[in-house]
Amino acid sequence: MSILPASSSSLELTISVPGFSSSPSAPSYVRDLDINQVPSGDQGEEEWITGCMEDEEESSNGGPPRKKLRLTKEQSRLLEESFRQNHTLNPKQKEALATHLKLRPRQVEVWFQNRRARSKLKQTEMECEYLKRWFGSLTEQNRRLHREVEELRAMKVGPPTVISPHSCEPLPASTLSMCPRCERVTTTALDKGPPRITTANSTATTLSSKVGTPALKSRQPSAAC
DNA sequence: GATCTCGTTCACGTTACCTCA
DNA sequence: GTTGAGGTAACGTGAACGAGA
Repeated sequence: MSILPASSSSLELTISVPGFSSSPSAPSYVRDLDINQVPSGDQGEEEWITGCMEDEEESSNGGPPRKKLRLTKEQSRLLEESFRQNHTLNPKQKEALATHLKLRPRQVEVWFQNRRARSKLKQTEMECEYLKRWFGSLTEQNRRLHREVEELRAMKVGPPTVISPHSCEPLPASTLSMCPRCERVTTTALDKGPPRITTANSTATTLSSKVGTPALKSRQPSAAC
């Protein structure tokens, strides 16, 4: 089960930055930007923790504790937008995005790494939830079938022979299933196992619509009715 | 062509900081 | 004011990969 696009890194992400054109040789001044500087804009100043680059540089070798940056809403929005287009960034894209957001490329890289991790975590949680529901559905189905077996045994009828409404031929019992809604034996094939959750190359937003309740319902045996 | 080294990027797990109830 | 939980930026580490010697 693949979560991320197989060759997402090969895709090109175009971010239009007014007055900036990403060249193969990234500008060196990008690395000199203060990660805690207040971004130029009319919002988000309170979301930045005051600090300086020296603190962060020293924190990597046992210096003062690292300061934590809080991304502005606009930065988060643009990062999310980029993430929707591509889950990974090539160096050029990273540089351009970092310049546009007034962040360091390393910060953009870390954000994408964490975002991928969150996406995967959410995906795993949804899969877990779905499998739980699937297990419950199978348990209920199994219970009904056992009940039917008991009822048939109580009726002391012979081996279950059902005439197909289509061919008027006797059907083997192995092809029979029970509709959980109307509790009637149908000729629809039983569930052959947990359905695959096809969520590759999709964000957490789109996942919910794919694995959510409607998709689950569509896989219920009741569709045989 | 095979091997080694180096740099880069990634996933994964963890830590540290911040916010909020 | 204190505290614990949750969110998340940042870090450490090992694996994979490609480029160059």
